[in-house]
Amino acid sequence: MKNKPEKHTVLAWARLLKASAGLLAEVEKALKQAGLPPLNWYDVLLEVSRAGPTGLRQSDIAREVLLPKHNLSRLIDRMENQGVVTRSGCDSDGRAKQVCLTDIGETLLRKMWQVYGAEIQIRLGEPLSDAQQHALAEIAGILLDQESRH
Amino acid sequence: MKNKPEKHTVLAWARLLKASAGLLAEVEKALKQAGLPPLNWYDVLLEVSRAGPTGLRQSDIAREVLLPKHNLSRLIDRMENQGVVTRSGCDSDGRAKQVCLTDIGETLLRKMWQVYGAEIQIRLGEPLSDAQQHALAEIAGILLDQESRH
DNA sequence: GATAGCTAGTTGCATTTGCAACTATGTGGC
DNA sequence: GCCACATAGTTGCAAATGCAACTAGCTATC
Repeated sequence: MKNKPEKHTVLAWARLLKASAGLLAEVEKALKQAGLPPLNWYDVLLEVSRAGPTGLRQSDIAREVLLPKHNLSRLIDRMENQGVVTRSGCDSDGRAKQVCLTDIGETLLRKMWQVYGAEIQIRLGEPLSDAQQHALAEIAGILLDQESRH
Repeated sequence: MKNKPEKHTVLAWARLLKASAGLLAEVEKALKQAGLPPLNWYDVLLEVSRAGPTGLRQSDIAREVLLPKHNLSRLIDRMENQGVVTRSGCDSDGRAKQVCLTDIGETLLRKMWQVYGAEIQIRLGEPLSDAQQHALAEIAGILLDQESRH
């Protein structure tokens, strides 16, 4: 168990972070140009949409989208203000809030996907072969497992 | 040329972004716990260090670290306040500022690397095989090329 | 069934980021 | 030389983020 990384490890790291930061920036730009809200709105909308009509609790969303709870709380504030989600008390747990998707939210989700999906295709689908995409998914999956292993 | 991504493309994308966001968060946490400044300080310090005693211009740094210029301007403000870099007018171009590393900055660079490098090893070096690290570097390299192709 | 501790969410305040307008210097066409 | 235009960097203001303290509801132990 070494505590200093090899050169090729550092190279992979540097490229990974820089590439994903760049991708992120480009997608944010595309969304903004289309007059749409930032990417973390999409992440939240998607989670809430997947949860179906019962919705899900803020803490669940926070865990999924890797946002600290206080931060998510205010993000949901903004989203609720725009009418894309509703926030209501949870029966089984008095502390929790259920977040549900509205029709407006569903529409927004689809609109964002039109832009977002196209970007994914351009930025990842086009430049990488299928084999490379699978390899990337596998490697990133390992890293995610590692992270969730705390 | 499709404009909708395949399922495996979306999977790779989602995992890539989530994994790198997680890695980033963990490294930031480790730096903070060690009482060190955030990661973008390291990126800047490294760039400036690589440039040698002549230093380099803010716009060059901005391009390298993917930070908008106004943002970098204020980051350099903070770093200059802490005495880790100096900012001086550039002879050949009256608009530009040369940014140079101080001794304090060099020390900080090394201290940050102690923590940062160890994190890279733990988060990327340990969980991935050498082959996977090479594959990751190659794939991320393609994405970077694509981005720089504007 | 009281109390200590944990979890869900919110809020105030400081820091950082994003955006647009601005200054000042450099560049190219005429 | 003078003009329009591009580039380097800064600044004011609004929005978002991070941090710590807080409220309120759950859980477990005695």
